Amino acid sequence: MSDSTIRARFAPSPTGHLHVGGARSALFNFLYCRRHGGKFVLRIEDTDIERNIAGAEQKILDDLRWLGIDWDEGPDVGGPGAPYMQSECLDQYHAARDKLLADGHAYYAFETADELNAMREQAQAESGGFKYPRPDPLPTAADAEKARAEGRPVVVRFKTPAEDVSIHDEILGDVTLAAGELDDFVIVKANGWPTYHLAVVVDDARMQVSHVLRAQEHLMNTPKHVLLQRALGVAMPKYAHLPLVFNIDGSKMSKRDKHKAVRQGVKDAIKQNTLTKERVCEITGADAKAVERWIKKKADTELSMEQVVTLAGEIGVDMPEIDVFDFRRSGYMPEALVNFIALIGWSPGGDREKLTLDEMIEAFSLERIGKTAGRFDREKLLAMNLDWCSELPTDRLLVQFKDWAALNDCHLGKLDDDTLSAVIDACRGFKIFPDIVTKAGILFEPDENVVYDDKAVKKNLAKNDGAGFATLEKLRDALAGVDDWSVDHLDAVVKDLVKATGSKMGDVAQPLRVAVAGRPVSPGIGQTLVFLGKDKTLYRIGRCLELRGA
RNA sequence: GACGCCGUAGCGUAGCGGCCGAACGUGCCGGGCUUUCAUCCCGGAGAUCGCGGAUUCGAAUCCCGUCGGCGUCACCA
Repeated sequence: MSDSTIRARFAPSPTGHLHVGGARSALFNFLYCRRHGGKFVLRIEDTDIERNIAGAEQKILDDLRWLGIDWDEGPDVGGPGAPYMQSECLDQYHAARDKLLADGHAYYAFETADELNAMREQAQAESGGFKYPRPDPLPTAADAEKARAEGRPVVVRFKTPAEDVSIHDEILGDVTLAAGELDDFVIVKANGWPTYHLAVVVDDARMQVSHVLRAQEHLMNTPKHVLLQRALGVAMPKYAHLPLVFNIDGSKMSKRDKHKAVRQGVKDAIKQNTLTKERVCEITGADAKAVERWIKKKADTELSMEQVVTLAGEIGVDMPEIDVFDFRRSGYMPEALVNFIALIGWSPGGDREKLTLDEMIEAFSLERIGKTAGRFDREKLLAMNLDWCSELPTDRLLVQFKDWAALNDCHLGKLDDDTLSAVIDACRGFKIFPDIVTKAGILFEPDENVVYDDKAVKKNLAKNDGAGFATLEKLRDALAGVDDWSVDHLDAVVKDLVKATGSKMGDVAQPLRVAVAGRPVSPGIGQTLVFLGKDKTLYRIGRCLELRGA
């Protein structure tokens, strides 16, 4: 059941980390190839030299690998379709351009951006849609030369034929774009670089891409690509446009959501006088004008993503996870994230939901991809992550927890593997990794970091004339004599005291828990004490007992 | 505005002409287990399958219309 002629690709632009939407596109291409024994190709679309971000390519590769997605050909592994970086293919795009020009399928144009905008506005006011008016006669190479000499921008436009374009989409069915809907779009920019359309067609042909699975936002680009393929005389791959992915409120899931969240946080903080605009400038290193514009207007570009991230950290605002890396840093398991992402727009059928990557490969088919736009439900993801975390073996969790701890500078990451494994197991039932820190983190911090929660002290220790404190004293005496500092034995010690005093487990365990953790939450009491060790346990109890007078 | 896509409980999906008086998961509400939190277990509410019409003995499922949502209309990809 393998078809070696199947070749699909994922072609991200190096503008930052991998967006979850992009991750899903990558995943579907990957699944399709693996299912049918095809080749999965990774290509970096870096033709927009202005927007390329240094290091982004590596980030995307890392994000994909973290998810468990690998590829047969790509910029890092090479392959017969090389190069896999569009920036290394300039001569091929130029060859395509020259062929198109020579065959009368393309022509030069010289308008400036301002002129084009003016034409658009006018068209908007008069009739509605703007279509680039094809000049007659078409400019010649000599005209282009002259324009260049005059300092005008020279682009190459495709001479879109006046014919209906029908494509058969593997998901959507037949989609037809009527003749005249498309205008003569730019295929080579003034700086000599190809636009996305030309580059995609040239590269897909060279790499012999047989299937293009991409998000539906590209649907209207496809006729352009098909026309270009015909003009160039290259094969047309099969297309499958994936349903879009939205936020739970129906808005588009974009990096702007991060700006939005932080902007709101900044506004609130300023209103509450806990932050000033000057301080924002300090934190971000941006000038006052930029900050002002960023806050007031929707000019996200005034601040870079790095600046926004620092700002969020500084003022304590949570940003929504948008990129795969955001989820990694937030403490999700890759197994859960890929599983969740796969189910947006695809289903294995029946009531099956939880699948490993291998099971997804086994079950994957284009027919089972839906047409309905999906929503990214974070609560469902959370539940799914919990599910995966409760079933995955500890050693697997350990690897990812250490990764997460390193990214977050978490002190638990410094524990030895055995201890950390025990901590993870003691906290089973957690949704995401930070929950582990919430529950057990304090046990591995310096004793001085223990802050006693007023409510907990009142409820578990001070109430009833300090009944809890009294119990605590007995506990201290009992524990001081314990030699076998093990979970079982310590649990027994606590239970014995419960029996001896005729009280309930909560009357004994809770005061102890609050004494050593400062809060009424920790792993099982025996386990909690083992993590702490005898000395620290007794020390913390003593320290807590000092609260009695206060 | 033009063109295109979509429309099943809050959300994600299953079902794709009779098994549907619509299923599963999540979320919500209630109960139980438990030394805490979380987990776990049990129960419940929640959908006239966007709306209208047509075809049919029979429609969530096929057809037409309508409304709504979204996407694309860049020298970004």
